[in-house]
Amino acid sequence: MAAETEGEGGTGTLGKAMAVLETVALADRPMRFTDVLAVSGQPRGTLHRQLSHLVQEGLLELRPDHAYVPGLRLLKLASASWARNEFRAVAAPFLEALHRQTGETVHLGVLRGREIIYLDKVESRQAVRMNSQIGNASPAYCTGVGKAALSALDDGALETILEGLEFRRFTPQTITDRASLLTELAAIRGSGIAFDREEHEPGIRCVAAPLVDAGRALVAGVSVTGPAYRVGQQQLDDWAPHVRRAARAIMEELSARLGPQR
Amino acid sequence: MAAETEGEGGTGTLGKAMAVLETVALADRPMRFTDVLAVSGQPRGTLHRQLSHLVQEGLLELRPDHAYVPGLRLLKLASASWARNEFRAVAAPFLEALHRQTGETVHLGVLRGREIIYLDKVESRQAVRMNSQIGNASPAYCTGVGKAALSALDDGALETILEGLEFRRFTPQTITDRASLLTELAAIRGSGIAFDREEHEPGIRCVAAPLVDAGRALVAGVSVTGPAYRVGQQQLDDWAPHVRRAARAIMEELSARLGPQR
DNA sequence: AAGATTGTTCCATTATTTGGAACTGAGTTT
DNA sequence: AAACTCAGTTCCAAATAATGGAACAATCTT
Repeated sequence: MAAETEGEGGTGTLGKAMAVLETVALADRPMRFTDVLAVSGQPRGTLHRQLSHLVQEGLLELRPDHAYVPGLRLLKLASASWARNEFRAVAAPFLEALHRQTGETVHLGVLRGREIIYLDKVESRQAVRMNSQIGNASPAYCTGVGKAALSALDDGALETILEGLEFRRFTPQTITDRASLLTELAAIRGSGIAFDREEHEPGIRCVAAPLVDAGRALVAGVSVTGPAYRVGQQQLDDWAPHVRRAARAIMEELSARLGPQR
Repeated sequence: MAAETEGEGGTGTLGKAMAVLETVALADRPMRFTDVLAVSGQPRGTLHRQLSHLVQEGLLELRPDHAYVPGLRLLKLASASWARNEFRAVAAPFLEALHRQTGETVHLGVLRGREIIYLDKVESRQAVRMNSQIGNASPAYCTGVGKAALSALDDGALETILEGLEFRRFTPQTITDRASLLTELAAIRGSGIAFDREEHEPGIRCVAAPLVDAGRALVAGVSVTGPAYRVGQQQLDDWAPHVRRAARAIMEELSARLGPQR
């Protein structure tokens, strides 16, 4: 069996199973056996057993038409993850305050690798269905929260992320090269504020501030987002102090809560 | 290595990893290594590696104080699971209609083994934070949606669930023996409506109707829930037709959508 | 500072996974 | 209807990864 010459920390069987799970769960349509086979590159027998195991465990579901879809056990596990996340719980009231101050949608996102994972969202009209954003992952380099978070990393950690990062253009404004991103991050480091000027989704702008704990174990961001037709640069600038203040307040509360416990 | 004499379908390594993940993720407080060791019953070395792998995969997180907490990757996976669930998507508008008709909280839950997993929820005031219920799992035998779903099973499937089912008393009204549950299910089968009269949470009542597809591959329920001080038996009876109608409408829409596709 | 407890590493033994090939069954074409 | 394809499933010797006991290191406690 071909050995991975390029070796990082291997999680053996579990890692392979998770890779399969992720390709199926994050695809945007149901995949059939052959679809998975094509992308996974594994031998048929092996893949078949892996998928069977995932189905038996309830992580995937095999519909009668042989299509694999994400299973319900994922929901069950994630619900616990969300409910018990201390960071989210601490931040929640501040997010709501920020929402009341600005009247627009507020996001809380955490950096995981090269992605921002949205932990919470507060919005006025819940025209978009509840939950739509929570748990979603977006690339860090083209979102407000993401750039704010990146700006808080030390050089080593940032380098690790930049290395081999592939830029994808989502809109005409998306940053698509390393140099521009570094310049932008330097600016953000100076001001403590990151903007997303329709870089990820056309018509969507936002102001964000970074959230970092002392040991940089937690790197995250808060943002206020609004539609471009209603939110100009002036408006973003006006919101900036509020966002920065919310970020600072969350981190103070967090260290106050975590400090005394030990 | 001791072989499991009592053998069901084994998912090998993955199954063991998931068992560990679940004990940690579903615990109601962070567990340290020794806590997990005590419940898992596995040798130290083994458990340590399993936990390390789970952490490396982002399914668990190891905080600086050596406490394991559910990881963010779970959220990411679950968000996909939720967003892509076709059943949920089809049901959503009907749930909202039911909410408008009754003014109270509406739930959609799917049976998975002996548990109901809540797929969606529509409520007026979102005093309780968004998402609080989605993905949550409750025992089927003491919830409205759960009993409705159980009533739709055939004898074989029901027997499998009842076998070795442990009844836990949540309130004075909780059903705590097999015979009473069977009587109750027979009644539900007759009327097509299940009630939860404060059997799971004190002060909470609900009316539910079963949702089953032709092959019983999908067994679920819809419900309207309200606080006991405001919702009497009369009110539940009045809601029943609406709930039943919503259930029927969802299944019709679902078969209409799934039918033509193949 | 000694002792107890908790967390981490090591490595020969043992179980599980691997992957090629052979098999089944459904759907299509001649 | 028979021959052909293609998707999905099963099998088993060889290769790999998991196991678990024990030694080790780092913490707390007394």
